[in-house]
Amino acid sequence: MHDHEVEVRIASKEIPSDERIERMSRLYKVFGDPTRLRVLMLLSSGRLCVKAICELLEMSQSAVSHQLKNLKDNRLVGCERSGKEVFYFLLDDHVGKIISQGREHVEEE
Amino acid sequence: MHDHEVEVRIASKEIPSDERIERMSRLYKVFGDPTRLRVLMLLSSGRLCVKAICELLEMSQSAVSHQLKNLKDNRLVGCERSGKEVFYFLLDDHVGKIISQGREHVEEE
DNA sequence: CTAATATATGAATAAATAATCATATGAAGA
DNA sequence: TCTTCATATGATTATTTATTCATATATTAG
Repeated sequence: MHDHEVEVRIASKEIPSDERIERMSRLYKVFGDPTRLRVLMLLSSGRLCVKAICELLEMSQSAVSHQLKNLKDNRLVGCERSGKEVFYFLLDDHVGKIISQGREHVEEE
Repeated sequence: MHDHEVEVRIASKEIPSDERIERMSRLYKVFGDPTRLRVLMLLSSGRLCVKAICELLEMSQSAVSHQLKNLKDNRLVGCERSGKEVFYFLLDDHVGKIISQGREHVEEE
């Protein structure tokens, strides 16, 4: 028996299921794009309509809408129509926490 | 003046610099791949050599080494040679925290 | 109803990326 | 030295993905 086999057994106790890993990495992937991250940060200060987000990020309406769809599909944001506008808002409390953790990490360097 | 312009000013207070956003999203992107996430989880239980990681993940040595390089380039893991083997270990305290936050989010569904 | 404004969305494209294959490097033992 | 085991790495390929463009849908004003 070799050293690494011992360690394999020790480590393997803690590995989450494939499906859970899939979900987690999908979540992180959402945060892994600068545009989506910026959107999430904007929305952490309050709800915004699409046009406002476009102006703040200086990005095309189409690009922003596509990313908002991604965020919505991943259940990180919700939206509500009000007249011609559609307002987006954060859905999950963890979003803010995850962002601050990442921010801390980045500060450290 | 329209509603969204008001909200723009409110929200824009909190937007981090482009460079910081870039860094943060790059960090999340690392977590956004199932293989890398698995590796990080394994290493959170202790240091492992490459071969052990390959066996635990049932993945080719090449694929694992490429991802380890990614993790090392992003300063999330360090490594140390010991004879023929190279042992990898987590570098950053935040890694564990970020993972548990993501795990919590996923549990909720 | 028509025009104007806000948003959504499908198709196309360019860029990023994860795995594989082949091969190189490095250490240890015969 | 020659071989073997462990790891690293460049090139290639298939897939994913972010943006753009064109267009569709929805709401309100006139």
